[in-house]
Amino acid sequence: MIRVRFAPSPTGYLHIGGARTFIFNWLYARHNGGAVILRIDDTDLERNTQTSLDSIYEGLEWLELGWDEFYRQSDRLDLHRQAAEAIFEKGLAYRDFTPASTASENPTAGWLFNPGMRELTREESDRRACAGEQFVLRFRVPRDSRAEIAVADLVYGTVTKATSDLEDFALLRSTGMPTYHMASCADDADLRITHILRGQEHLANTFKHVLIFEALGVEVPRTAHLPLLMAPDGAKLSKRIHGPVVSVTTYREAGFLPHAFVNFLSLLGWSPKNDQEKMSRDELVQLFSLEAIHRSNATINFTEEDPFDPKAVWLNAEHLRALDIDEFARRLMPYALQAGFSNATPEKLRTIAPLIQERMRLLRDVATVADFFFTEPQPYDAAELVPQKGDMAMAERALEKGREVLATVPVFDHAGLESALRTAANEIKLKAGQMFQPIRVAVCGRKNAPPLFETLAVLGRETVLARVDRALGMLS
RNA sequence: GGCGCUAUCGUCUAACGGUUAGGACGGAGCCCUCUCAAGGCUCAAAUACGGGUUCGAUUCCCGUUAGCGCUACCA
Repeated sequence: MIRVRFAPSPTGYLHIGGARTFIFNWLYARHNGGAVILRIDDTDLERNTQTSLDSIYEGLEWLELGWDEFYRQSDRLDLHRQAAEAIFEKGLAYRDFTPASTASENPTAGWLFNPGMRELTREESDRRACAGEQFVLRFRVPRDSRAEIAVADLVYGTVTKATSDLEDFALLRSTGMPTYHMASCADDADLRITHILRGQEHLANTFKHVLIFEALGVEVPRTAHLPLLMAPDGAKLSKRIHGPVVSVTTYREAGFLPHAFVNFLSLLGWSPKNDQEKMSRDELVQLFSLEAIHRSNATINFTEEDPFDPKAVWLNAEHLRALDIDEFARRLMPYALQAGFSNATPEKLRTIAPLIQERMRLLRDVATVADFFFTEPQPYDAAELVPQKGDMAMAERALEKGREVLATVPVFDHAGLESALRTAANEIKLKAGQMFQPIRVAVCGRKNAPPLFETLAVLGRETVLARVDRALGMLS
């Protein structure tokens, strides 16, 4: 049984790199019928925040992928300490009584261990510990018995590290709290994690982890490190320097469909190798494989003005169009309300939905694409009413004739409106487009709008006539 | 600095050692059309550099360069 875990630290909101790691884990588990474990790695008391935890939940839930088990490391500290203790008892770790160095004085290139501490006898070590002296527990890297540590990564292949380049890393801090390495490995072992999919920044840590797992006497989980997501400025994606543009909630608020977002992220560092771009969740699960994951970082395209990668937006538009119309209308609702269309109802959205579905890229576009269905048209210049190759007089003629037809057409629907309006255009010797444009602007407040007859039908005779009258008023 | 990883159009990516180096986004243009979209077609756009190995290298090897990561009692 394959068991994977996603283990974020609650030290900032969930960003797209974290989301992608989660997605890859989820995809791998689902592809193989395995389990997804969400584990909050919150052993860094100083940096943890509740808002961050909330943001991670919120972001993950929005993805609509789900997980099977949930843990918090802070609930499992005893386990971590016991594991560290066991390693110490085996003589594979030692107490280091050297006072913590101040962060600034850390230019110790090539530092491997603090002098004198590795060789402390057990008696001496116990004596000082009993006397209440503070210490950090360090792993005793086996530099004499072993030349190198090898990791057979599922993505990067076999990578090795000389033990002479590996420092005696900490297991327990002087506060007694486990370090990330200790907590992570103890939990992975206890939760019987079989595969670790995580960012490539951890590749170098894996050597330490292998040592810990071996010391614990458990099977070492297989690792698959994921190439990193980079910002356009070349830096690793960071919440701190790139801000909310990399936050998952930013995507949600803009109106990305969760599965479109998942689709986009899945294509960063992985590809199905068959030129397929738009994929449903099931297709992704079906196609996903570790072998197809790349080793080079992927740059995500965004700017401060436009936080979204154009491909993500395009993919979202594709998924939006593919949505069942009722589903589409339903997804629209919160964004319509957010746009201030307080008169938006599910029924009304359902009638508008077909008119705007292929004209939207993000759900929030409903605000700019469908405004005139809910409110009076945006103020526009009378000149806008002038049709192609026409003048004010033509606009007026078209509107007057149009008003007459709109007031009298027996059936106010697509078919009835189209034939009546086309006939009318003929009668006053206007091209169809010249007839339609002034009406469109009068009704929508702009030239760019959904097809005219459907729009009129949805708006209804009364509203349409009122708006045409207002336009007429502007011309006289 | 040390150690590790990586390198194909602007971006995401494809290519048993043999292809006119393919696709997608974005860009430009054309078509369709009541506007806008959507759709269709076309164009521009890449193998970082230098050495090998080979009949033949985007692909394998070495070096250079560049980028990234790790080098904490952060994760």
